[in-house]
Order: sequence, then C-alpha cells, then structure tokens
Amino acid sequence: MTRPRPERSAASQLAASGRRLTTPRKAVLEALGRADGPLTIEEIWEAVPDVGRATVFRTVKLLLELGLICRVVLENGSVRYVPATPDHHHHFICSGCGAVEEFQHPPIDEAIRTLAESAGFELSGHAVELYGRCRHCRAATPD
Amino acid sequence: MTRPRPERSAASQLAASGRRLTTPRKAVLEALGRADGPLTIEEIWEAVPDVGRATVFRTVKLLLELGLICRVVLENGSVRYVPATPDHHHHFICSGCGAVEEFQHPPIDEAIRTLAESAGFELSGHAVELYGRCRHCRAATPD
DNA sequence: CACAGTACTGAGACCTGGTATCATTTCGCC
DNA sequence: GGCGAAATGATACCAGGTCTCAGTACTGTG
Repeated sequence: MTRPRPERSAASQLAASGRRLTTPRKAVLEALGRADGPLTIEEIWEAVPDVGRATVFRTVKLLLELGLICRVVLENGSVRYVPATPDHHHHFICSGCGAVEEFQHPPIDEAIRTLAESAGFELSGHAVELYGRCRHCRAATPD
Repeated sequence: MTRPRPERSAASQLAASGRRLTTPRKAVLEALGRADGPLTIEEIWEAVPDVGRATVFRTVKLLLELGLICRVVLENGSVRYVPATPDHHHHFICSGCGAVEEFQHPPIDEAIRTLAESAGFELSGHAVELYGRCRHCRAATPD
C-alpha cells in the first residue's frame, strides 16, 4: 500500500502537539470522509453514535486548528465542514445540490497579493467563496 | 445642498417596498455611520437606547436585504456590520485595529469570472475577505 | 506489571446570539 | 379624526456552542 492514508497524517499531526488520534476523533474524520458533501455539526454527531456532542464540537475545533478539515460558510451564513486538502484553496458552493468543490486558481491569489501590496496591507490570510450552480445542477434544470 | 444624504436613499429604498424609515431604523443607521469601525449587534444596541433588542435584529436584517449595510465576517467567525457603499466591493479587515476598508479590484472579479466559466459554474455571488494588518498598524508596531 | 500523570471523554448545565409571538403603538392616507 | 398596514418592545423561546467535572484511556517510567 503506497496510497497515503489520511489517518496516518492525522495521527502524526496530532502527535506533534502531544495529542492522540482517539476513537472518537477517527470516527469524526471518517464520517466527514464518507459524506459526499459538507456536514453540519449536527449531521456529524448523528453519523457518529456513541460520541458526545461536546466531543464532536471539541474535535471539530481541534481538526480545524490542525488544518485537517475546513470550515465552509454558506451564503445564508450557516457553517459546514469538509475534509481539507492541506494546500491553500478556495471553495465553490453549489446552491442547487449543496456540493462543495475545492479549487486553486493562482490568478486570484495573485490579484489579491497585488492589491494588498499596493494598498500597504500586510496580508495574513484571505477567504474566497463562490456561490452558484454547478455543472450538474445546470444540466438537470437548465434555465 | 447637493450632497446626497444617506437618509434620503434609505427612505426611498424602504418606500419602494412599502416600508417606512422610522425612528429606530434611522437610529441604527446613524449609529453605524457614527462608528469608526464595524459594530456587533450588541454594540449597535448599546448605541441605540430606547430601541428593543428584537428591533435591532429585525432592522439589521432588513437593512442587509436592502443593501444599505454590509455584513463583515471576521477571521474568527464573528460577524459585524458596516454601512455599505451600494457598489460591489470586498473587505480588508485589520487584525490590529479592527478597521474595515472596502475596496474594489476588477482583476479579482475578473479572475473569479474566468475561473467559474472554465469550470462550468453559474455564479450567483462571491465573497472575498482579506485579513491582515493595515498601514497604520504596521507603522505603529513594525516587525 | 504497577503506578503516576496527562490527554481525553460524556453528560449535562449553562451561556449567547438570534427568532417567534403578541399585544400595543405609530404612521400614511383618506 | 379615523382606519388599516407596518412597525415596535417585551418576553418567551430555540439552537449552536462552551464549560465543568467526575471518570476513563492511554503513555511512559521504574
């Protein structure tokens, strides 16, 4: 098996700060991996019986800090979570099916950097979220 | 007086949908205008005595819908509000002083449009927020 | 293996931001 | 002035999230 296993990096990332990859943590990570869309905390909790609500919150917070999962803010302000690719990326959120696609697009980052520089800002981070309808939903119900 | 008064447009915008520019609404709008940074709901409420909490929430929601104010999501997820310019714009949020600057930068929008098109997305909207330190704060405490 | 120390957990109380309800008030218009 | 719609304030309520705490699981050291 040469395929990288997510647990592997999760475990080592946690270990690096004296944390452990426990059963509940593994379960939350797997639940997010199984899902075919972003989940709310509530949905994660339902997908993970035998794990307390507080633990789900704690775990999600921890995984966020470690960059193992990613918070997605929908257009209406509600938040959901998806497993993250470690690289810098942005999200496209489909209002039809709720799917979230990650994308990278250097021109956007480049434009942002240029702007910040010319305005004298020192960037520490940025968030870009796109809202609309994906190929699938457009094909299903074209205007 | 040729200078456009915000109340003017607010009143007409409201009237367009059968709404009224009442005392509490004017007060909320003015409180946001007086502030030199984005306010939380709580701060708005404190700045506006004699207005009920529920009314503040209702008013903010309404003003948002009308585009008269703008929601700003901070890096930690908390939300604040600033009076909006009616044009499409993005935000730069300073982690030092909390100031929010609006900016327009066509290259960013252009890059986003290009990306969406090539991926087959139908865009309905997008959010871009930049986080970092502004000129002032950099000057005050340079690294 | 025993033991000590730390990380972690579940249950539930709690806190906080926001909404729903409803009787009352305000405003625009006739 | 009087009518009806819009708006309001008080308050009860709900949901998302945190805190506390007693107990459990794991790690490593002798």
